[in-house]
Amino acid sequence: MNLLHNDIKVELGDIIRSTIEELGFNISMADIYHAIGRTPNIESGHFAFPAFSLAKVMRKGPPVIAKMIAEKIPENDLIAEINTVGPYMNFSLKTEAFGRLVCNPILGGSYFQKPMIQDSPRTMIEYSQPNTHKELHVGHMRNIALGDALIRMHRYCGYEIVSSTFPGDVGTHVAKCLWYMKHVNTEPIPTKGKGAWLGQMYSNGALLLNDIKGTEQEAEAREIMTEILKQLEVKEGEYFDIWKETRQWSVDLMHQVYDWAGVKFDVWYWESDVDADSVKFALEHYNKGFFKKSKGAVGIDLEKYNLGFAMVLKGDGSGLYLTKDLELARRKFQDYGIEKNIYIVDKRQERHFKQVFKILELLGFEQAKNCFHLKYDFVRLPTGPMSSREGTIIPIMKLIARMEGEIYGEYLKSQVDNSEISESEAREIASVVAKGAIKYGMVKIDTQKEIIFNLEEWIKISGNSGPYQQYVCARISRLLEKQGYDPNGEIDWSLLVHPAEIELLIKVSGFNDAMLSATQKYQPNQVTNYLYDLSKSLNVFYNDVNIKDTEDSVLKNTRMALLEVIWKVESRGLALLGIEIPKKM
RNA sequence: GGUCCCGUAGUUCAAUGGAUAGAAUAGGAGUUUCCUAAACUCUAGAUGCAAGUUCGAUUCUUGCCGGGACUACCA
Repeated sequence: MNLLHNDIKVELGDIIRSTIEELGFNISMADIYHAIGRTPNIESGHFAFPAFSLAKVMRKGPPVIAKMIAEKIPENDLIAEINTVGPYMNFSLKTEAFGRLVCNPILGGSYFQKPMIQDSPRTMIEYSQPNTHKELHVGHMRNIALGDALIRMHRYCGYEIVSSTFPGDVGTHVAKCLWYMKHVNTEPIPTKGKGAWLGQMYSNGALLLNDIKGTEQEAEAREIMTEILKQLEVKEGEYFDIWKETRQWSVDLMHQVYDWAGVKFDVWYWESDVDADSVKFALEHYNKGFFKKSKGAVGIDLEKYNLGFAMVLKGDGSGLYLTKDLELARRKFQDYGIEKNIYIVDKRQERHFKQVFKILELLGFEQAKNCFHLKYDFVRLPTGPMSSREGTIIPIMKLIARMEGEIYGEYLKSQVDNSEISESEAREIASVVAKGAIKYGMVKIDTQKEIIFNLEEWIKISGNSGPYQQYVCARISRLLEKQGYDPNGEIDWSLLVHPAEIELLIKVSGFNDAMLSATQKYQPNQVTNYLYDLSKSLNVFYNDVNIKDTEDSVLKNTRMALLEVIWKVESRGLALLGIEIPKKM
């Protein structure tokens, strides 16, 4: 349940509510709170309250009601002016109220601790399900950036979250890779970048298998692959030993990417670990009559839910992805006490998860109704879909290297040449900025829309981008440093009257609203939109208001305090997307 | 065929059912003796089509058109 956390709306709403009460009507505080919105522009006022919803209760036209209420509102500490336009009551607030209700709490830190929800279930968010023996590419990065951001956002809002990952370390892709590596490949194993090399082995193998379709060579390959899978199942033999060794190369690459991205999982589930138990689980329910035999396989007919036939055991008795996900869910619920379960997986798996959730429900798991598949669209290249099978991927580490190199060359090299910063400092900045550009780019687009990944465009980084926000913050830091901002100096918020300043105050007051809404709708792009909007306003302020030449020392200090407020909000917002801020750039 | 997702400026993206549909890029014109020009200002340009619900629809419903995903032994 959501709490009324925005103090401006609470105070304003209370004034409106008690005025309506004096007119003889009763409207709930929550209704009023949620109806308060922004005005179309700053000339009209700061916040707006439309009278539409009151029309039915008060039996008058919205414009009449708006006028009636506006005229009856008494003098108070919050409102400076009411400007009624048709059905809208537009309120302009006293600047010191922004200071009291928003700026001071932000500077003191209490604003970021505000409880926004209550009674939330213990929730697991599962994300990043990469396969070993394949290379991580920019498509995986969308998942990682989304998952990491959503977890940070949920925790900020007060949700209890357990994060988990579910890498695929068994399956035919492993067999293809190992077959190619041992029986076709002649290259020596490299000493560095083994994970990426292994991914190449997989690609080569998949491509070759496609080329030799129907030939004797394919039959031979299939035989070997069957043997590989058999050894993996019984966990012994030459191929099993190779699997153990090569699997680690991929795991090392995963860790390299996760470390770079700064993501941590509370729980690691492995497909190889749930595999055997998932088959046991399926057999158990087959014996109970829950699953039935059909065309040699075992599963359940979900046709009446329009979900087809859900297979849990193949003709040869082995399990499938679906089987593993059932066992995995059981573990989450029963071993971990998870009440709500969010899966961040691309949209291809929509039907798969509908089947999983339906089966869990039919098995009697209460938590099934709290399972949610957050589906997202793919990352596509301008030339078409990305596929490691077809070798048309852009590996994450390659993107990172290109991005860092570009940022260094374009913006930082000259500073190094002029000895303004050291080479190592510049490399560090390039790394932080590249990370910001990549993560921001991945979450700024609506999850339901595909991302067209154009490497050249991404490297350019201008406009609505991570580096834009980082730049704004870095510039604030340097300004405060150069102008000697004193956090303990005198502040008088009422001195802020410039439209650019008011605009910032209004926007900054909506941070928690934006964060809560973005979290509950699983839309991190709402956060990027909010931050971008705030940054644009800040750049307007920066260009219109010169702090260095501000003569009044209290005003100068107050303006710097406002910048400090913006910096805190921007940096918090970026941090919740997993993005850091360089001190300089 | 069935189910689901997406159609907004040339392009890439925004818009709790609400006031004049916002940006960025590309195009045109400007801003630096001044705290970081990775910036700012001005200019031009868009809701696939057709009904319906509503005081009010880019948003909700239905149909059509266009694109994508899924639809039993891969994950």
